[in-house]
Amino acid sequence: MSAATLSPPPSRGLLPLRDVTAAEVAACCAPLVREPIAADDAESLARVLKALADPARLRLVSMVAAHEGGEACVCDLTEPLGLSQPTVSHHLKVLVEAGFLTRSKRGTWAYYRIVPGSLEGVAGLLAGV
Amino acid sequence: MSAATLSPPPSRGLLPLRDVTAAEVAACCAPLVREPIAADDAESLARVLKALADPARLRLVSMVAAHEGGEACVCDLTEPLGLSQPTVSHHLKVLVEAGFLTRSKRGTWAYYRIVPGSLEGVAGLLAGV
DNA sequence: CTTAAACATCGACAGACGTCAATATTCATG
DNA sequence: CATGAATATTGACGTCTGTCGATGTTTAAG
Repeated sequence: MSAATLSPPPSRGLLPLRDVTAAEVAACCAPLVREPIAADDAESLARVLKALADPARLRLVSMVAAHEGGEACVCDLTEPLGLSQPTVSHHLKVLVEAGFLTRSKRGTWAYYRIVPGSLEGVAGLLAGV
Repeated sequence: MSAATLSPPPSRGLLPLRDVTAAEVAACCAPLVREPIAADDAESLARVLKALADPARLRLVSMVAAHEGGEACVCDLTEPLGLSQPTVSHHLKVLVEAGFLTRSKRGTWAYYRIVPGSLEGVAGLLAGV
């Protein structure tokens, strides 16, 4: 593909072609209760919150964070969660794309870790810093 | 139905027949990242987060909180939100049932207010107190 | 009692979401 | 290269969700 015709300078890191991550959304706007949040910011924050607003994904975040070494592979999570392997992989992907987890592959295993500060960032937005 | 065979003492105010509110869920469990969250707690927290994880509802919470006097009626919210009156009423109901807003009717108007501490409570759960 | 205003509820519909089985991909090992 | 293991992707299915128009409910004012 041509590098010249594609890739216009993405506006500024906010609202690029990719979805906004948990870290980015945390440094975007005034606290929720001070002034009405902008429609665009509401959309971004909602997308990030949606990634967390699922029982399976909350448990995954918690299990990864609480796992020894601060990381866990899919094989560690499937059985205690009680969901199929494809479903667990799907949820992990959602959490990675939202910016809450990172994925690093070593051998055949994929290890997931919490992105430091991602939960705190979203929490700070809700609580009004 | 027999009262003896059915209705064992409901565990303790958590997971009653009604859904758990934002205030209740904040005093339920250890921080998300210390130990794996229980399945029931994950379900409750997800329900509360789901109520916030929508652009229109985030804007409603923000608009109500930022409105003069800390309260707003449906008529204040419909036009700036750009959604129909039934849709706004629906979203407000979701937020009330989740424990983020209260509703008080005066005359023909219904005034909505933020439940103090509700946002902070959920935020505290995410950030690990 | 009628009317009008503010809000809630209902019914319907399109789109998003969570889940799984089946299959594809990637990688270490023999 | 062939095999097996760990994970990702695909396709399908039922359910949930956001939205609206139409209608119901409640209250204040003539």
